[in-house]
Amino acid sequence: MGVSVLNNIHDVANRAGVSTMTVSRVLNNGPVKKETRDRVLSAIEELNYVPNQFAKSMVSQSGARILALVMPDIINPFYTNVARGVEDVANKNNYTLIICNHDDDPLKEAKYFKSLLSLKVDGFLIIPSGDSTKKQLKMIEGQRKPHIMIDRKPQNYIGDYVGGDSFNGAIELMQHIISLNHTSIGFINGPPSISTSRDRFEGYKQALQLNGLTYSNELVYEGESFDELSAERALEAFLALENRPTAIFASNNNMAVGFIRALRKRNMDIPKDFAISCFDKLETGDLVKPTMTTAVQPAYNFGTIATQLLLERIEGNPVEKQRTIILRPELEAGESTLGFIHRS
Amino acid sequence: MGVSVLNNIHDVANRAGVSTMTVSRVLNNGPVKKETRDRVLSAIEELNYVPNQFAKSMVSQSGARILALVMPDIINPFYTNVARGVEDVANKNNYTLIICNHDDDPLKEAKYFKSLLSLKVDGFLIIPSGDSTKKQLKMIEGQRKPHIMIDRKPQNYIGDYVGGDSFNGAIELMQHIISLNHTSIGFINGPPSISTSRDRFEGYKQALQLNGLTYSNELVYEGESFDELSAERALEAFLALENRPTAIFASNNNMAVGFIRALRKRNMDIPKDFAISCFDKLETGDLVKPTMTTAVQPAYNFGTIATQLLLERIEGNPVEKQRTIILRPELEAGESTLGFIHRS
DNA sequence: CTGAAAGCGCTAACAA
DNA sequence: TTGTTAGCGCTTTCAG
Repeated sequence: MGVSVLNNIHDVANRAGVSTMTVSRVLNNGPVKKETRDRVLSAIEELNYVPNQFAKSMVSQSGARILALVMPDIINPFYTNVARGVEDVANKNNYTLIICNHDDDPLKEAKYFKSLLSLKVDGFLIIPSGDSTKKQLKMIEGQRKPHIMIDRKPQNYIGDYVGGDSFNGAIELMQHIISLNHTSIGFINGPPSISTSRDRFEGYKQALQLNGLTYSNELVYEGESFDELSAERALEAFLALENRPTAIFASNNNMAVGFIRALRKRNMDIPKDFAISCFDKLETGDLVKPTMTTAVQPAYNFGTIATQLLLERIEGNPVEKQRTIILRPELEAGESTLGFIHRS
Repeated sequence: MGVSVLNNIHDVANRAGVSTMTVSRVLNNGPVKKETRDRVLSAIEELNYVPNQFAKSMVSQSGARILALVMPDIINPFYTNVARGVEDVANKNNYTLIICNHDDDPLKEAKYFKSLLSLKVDGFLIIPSGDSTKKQLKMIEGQRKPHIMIDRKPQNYIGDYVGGDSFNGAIELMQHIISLNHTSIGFINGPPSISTSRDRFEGYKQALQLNGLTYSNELVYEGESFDELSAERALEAFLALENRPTAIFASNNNMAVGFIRALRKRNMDIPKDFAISCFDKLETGDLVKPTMTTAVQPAYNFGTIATQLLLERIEGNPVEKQRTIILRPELEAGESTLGFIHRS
């Protein structure tokens, strides 16, 4: 049964009594006499031979069909869905996927870029840690490696991008809240170095203006990252105000969850004490009580579309210089903003 | 600035006026005169040179420091947490992680095994699709590739394994339900080709016996997979019974979610119509109403521990023939099983 | 249809 | 401290 350990094309050639070239041809469906091919196939079988993809790609100067997805954190269901979209399209096209979590840490991100470049991946899908990623991208661009940004877009980035319409999504969410007669709306945001933070903030301000509401600095809390802790701090800040906001717009799902958990600790109620809404679905959000008013982004499609665009570049099809795909979020009204407040 | 595209060790050597070996030594912290080293370093910088990891690992017969995680579906938060545990330990040890979703499809799994073998990954972490994975493992074993099973364990599998105590976890969950005076308990299970299904089923039966309750076939629904659809079918089956169960033990989180969603469609209530409990946390489960009674497994630790064990094998430390780590789940009682039923 | 020689980018082993 | 040679596993190119 010859289950030996490391077999190479030579071993197969020897066993089949042919040259390595003939084996190579069998492997790549080249022209080989049926009889010879069968002999080679048997040898492959008997030796448990698996060709070395890298030796192949090295000599043929082709990629090893590996894609890299560098993103904040696979735990967040929003990113998980992006990842699944990427994987599905990658797999369908016979690419393998490497997933890296940078946790919004630019250093970790940079380290990954470097080792992925060393691994000669065929292309990069990136949810960047922030604007500083632009500098790190030079590494990738210097190697002429196809790449695409997802969800977030570093300032002045030029290149392919797939993301959501944070500006208009924020406005819609705000319009919904305002239509319920809230006039004092707190905004819990991520760091301004991330494009989605900036865009949602602009949407927030724009919505206030459109509705003749005055903007107040103390109603905006800027977290150090898109996390639960920031949301808890935001709550503390809001509770310390003379005039608390009656409704909250949280910049993402994590922050909304953090806010709710912080409220619970204080035995406070949604939407009585605070109405709340956010970007991006909670996992099994329909089972959460109260259900959350959300700007739902098509995360899975972010992944599939981005991967398709990336593959077009990798496969060298002539495509425009840069492509930007913006998908609109969908407003899902939930119980977390239910009920009216009557203007006094 | 010489941002040319593909630079190799030769280009660097030429630019620095040294041989490729000197460059190689600089790259690997070998003995090089400081002055020479600096020249090489400059050349590397100027040429934007990134060494080719595969060429290196090919010639030095060492791995490229890549781990493969083959698992059912990254969308399920249980597996997501496993994946995150794996990634963290991999990263800490300078390994890169390839993630593949097999969706409980043995064919997809086999295809992945093959291409990962071709990619010469250093080791495999596997949440197998079922018992049939044992056959496919031969491929991996034939290449003497280190590997470890997580969560599930194919029948008669011999080798490293990290998982939960499904049998005792099921008993604990059942004891909890029975202590609330439920005597008719429905069990929604996954396919028997998966070890966790079998173990939980055994626990279910054992708990009945321990409490003098009779086992009834019609109270057990065996899904084709651990999914929501199966749970909905289970509900239909239970509703058709003359004597419905009053409590449900769902074999995993997906199924519990599916069951709840199916109940909601029918305007039925938890725990009034059915008390329910399951294995594995729901994401943001604390926000779900009613909160779910759960046998919580330390998914993240499954990942970290398995990866540590795998790395020991890869790095060739002498370890025992096989190691099995069983982590006990923790019972978290929730509102989904709240309230007593008085025996009539 | 099949094979021999050369070389992808890199490092082991040796030599100087 | 540095360089030379050979070769990892494979495919390209060219020859038969």
